Amino acid sequence: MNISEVSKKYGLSIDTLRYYEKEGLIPPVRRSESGLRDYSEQDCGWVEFIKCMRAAGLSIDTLRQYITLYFKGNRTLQKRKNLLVVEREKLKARIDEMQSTLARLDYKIEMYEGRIVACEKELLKKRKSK
Amino acid sequence: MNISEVSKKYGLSIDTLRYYEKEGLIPPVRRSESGLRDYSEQDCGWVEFIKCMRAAGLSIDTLRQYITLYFKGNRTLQKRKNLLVVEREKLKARIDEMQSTLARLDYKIEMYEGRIVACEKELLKKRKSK
DNA sequence: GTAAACCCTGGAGCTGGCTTTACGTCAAGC
DNA sequence: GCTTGACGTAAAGCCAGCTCCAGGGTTTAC
Repeated sequence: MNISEVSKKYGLSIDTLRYYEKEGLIPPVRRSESGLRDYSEQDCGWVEFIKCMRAAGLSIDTLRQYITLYFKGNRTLQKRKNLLVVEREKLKARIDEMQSTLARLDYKIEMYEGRIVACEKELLKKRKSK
Repeated sequence: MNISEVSKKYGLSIDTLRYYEKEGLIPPVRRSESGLRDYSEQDCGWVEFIKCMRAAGLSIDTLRQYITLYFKGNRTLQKRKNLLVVEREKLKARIDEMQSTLARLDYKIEMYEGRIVACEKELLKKRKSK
């Protein structure tokens, strides 16, 4: 799979894919004899994982740490798990905060509905009284 | 209320408060004769609102639009509501995505637990067989 | 065999959102 | 009356995370 196919498949720009690889978020991708990237299934898996984690707000740096540990093998299992646990907690906190903001927006929108109706009634009254 | 009190109260830096005001996210705050900001209750309300919305991911620009509409009065009620509805949908989508990433992290963490246990057993076995 | 369409790299540039800097004013305590 | 420290402004700087560009090598289609 070449880079533009992967780009389309995951909705990440070609530049971003190269950037992620350069930054070590994705292991170095195999190249064809002429030097073109050829993404394996596994590479795609990493791309998808990174995309998902980035969208959830994990930093480039954190993800780089994770993959670095990953490639050190089994003896980093505990560290990797700890990293994930920490990020999971952060994510949970972000979600909770956003949930309550969502509720707040819902409430505000409801209020607006009420006010808009009231405003329209007011207009109607004025028109009738003419 | 002066700027440093508001800063402490809401956990936004003094610089950020000035920045928000300059960018029009917060209405211009009343000044003392000598030009120092003196935040009213209402100002504080805006600060709190903006802080909350920023944390939920609404852009500076969107919030500026909202407050601009707000100060045009009642005839922008519908527009303001629409803006909030759009942002609400975006927020909901972000939350949903993050929820599923959270679930994914939970799953991964569980897997790690299993693997760590397996790894420890392996070590134990090796030690016994010596 | 040549133009069009990809791909490569390294490095510069951009964007959003603050943060720092440089420099000046003012109020309070000593 | 002088220092100290909080406040003011404008403008430059900074950081994360891309995004674009120049310059050059392939591959593909005609």
